[in-house]
Amino acid sequence: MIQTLPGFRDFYPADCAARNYVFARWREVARRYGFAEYDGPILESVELYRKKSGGELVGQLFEFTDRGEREVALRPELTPTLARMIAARDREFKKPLKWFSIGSFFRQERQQKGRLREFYQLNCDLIGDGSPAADAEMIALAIDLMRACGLTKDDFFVRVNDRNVWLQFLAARGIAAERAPEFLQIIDKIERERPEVTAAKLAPFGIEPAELERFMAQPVAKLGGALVAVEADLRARALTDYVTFDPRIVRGLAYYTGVVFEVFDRARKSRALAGGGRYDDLIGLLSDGAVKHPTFGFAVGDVTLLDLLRALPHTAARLDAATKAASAPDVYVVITDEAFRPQALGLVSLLREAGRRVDFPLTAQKVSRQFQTAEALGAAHAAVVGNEWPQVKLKTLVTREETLVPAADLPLLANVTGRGADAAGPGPA
RNA sequence: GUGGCCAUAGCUCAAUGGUAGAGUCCCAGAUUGUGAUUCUGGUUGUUGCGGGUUCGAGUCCCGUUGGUCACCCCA
Repeated sequence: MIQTLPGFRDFYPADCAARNYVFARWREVARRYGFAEYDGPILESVELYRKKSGGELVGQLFEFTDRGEREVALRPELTPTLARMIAARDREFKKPLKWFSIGSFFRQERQQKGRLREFYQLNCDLIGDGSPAADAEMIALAIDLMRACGLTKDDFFVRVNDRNVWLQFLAARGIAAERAPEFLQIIDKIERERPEVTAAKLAPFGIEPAELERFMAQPVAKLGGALVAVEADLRARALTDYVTFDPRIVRGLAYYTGVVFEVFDRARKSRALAGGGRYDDLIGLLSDGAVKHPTFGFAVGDVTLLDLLRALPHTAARLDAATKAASAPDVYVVITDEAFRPQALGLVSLLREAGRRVDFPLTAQKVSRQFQTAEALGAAHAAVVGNEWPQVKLKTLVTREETLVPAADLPLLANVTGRGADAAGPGPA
């Protein structure tokens, strides 16, 4: 049997339902924040990704030459596509723009916990506003995305920093701005690296580890940058329980220019659940200077998030319920006597026309088996069609209550649905 | 890209180098108009794939594919 390619997944119905549950929460919250959905092509010219820093990213592309001799690649991220779209039709859109997208992305690297070769991401970008208010709006959005999946402040938290904090730190010590990227790499790795290695890397900068520790231990007011304003904003939204200001968060990439953040699970069992930050120069860079907009963007991945939702009992229960409800019929039509199959089919059609989810046995089956099937499918009701026709026995499977109703009335009964408010899914925690 | 561990029925797992098994699931019946439990019977495998050692390999060796975890990297 041919297996799936490494790092790629089959989505069986239960997996698809779980994925759709997360996507539905993402869409719902993004729209609540006034974001509009967009998308781009999955296949792009390799050139689009070479423009941006290159290096590791280009090395991990799924790339090939198409029949038109074009060098193409499956998209590893969305930002370059977004930048092109903005640059191409910039004047059409009133700023600031709030755009989001949900789609799959591809990176050819060894898979490990929380990281596959094909994965889904929600990308949210706020384009054309460089204020701390925009930073805070995006962080608040990230928090609400997590909360909508049932996660609480005991399950996750957001670590926030402003890269400018470090630029000021370096400037105050007379260190040239050109050396900032190298320095930020050291900070980025500080949690994973042995202290003596970090100390050795800091030596060329003339910075003692103790000095660094003292600096990072300062309160937000002393750290400076946009952090004070961001904190005040989040406080007004009553979100500070979710946020930790932490200078160690700088994000690996070179293009971030201001506030950055990462979302982690409290137990710290997994890699970041989401991450992003301000990149005020990138759209200009990618559009060859044609368009310049201060922008704040972040992404949430499906792999790590679903791992966490499945690992925590209270979110796993929600996910499970949503997964079951996704395909559960409102009514399972039980046919006790094949002589009434035509009537049963008529009833099935009427119920479906009324918008109900309806299933029934395609071939003759024992009644006990039909009820088992109804149960297994998670049906809310069974409608028993037999010699009481033109009446049917409507049974609520959970309570086992039965009532005799005229078949013609069945599609009109508003309560013949097991889903209730499911269409919108569970609300925020 | 580097390294560790793993791969046996649909699923979870057994099997001193010596006849491939159990539980579960599924199917049928006990029960010809009602879901649970119980009981009875039944289906299910090129032991991931390819070589090698051996009288004999699920088991030992080599390779390979996939899974998993860590490193690298993290858009």
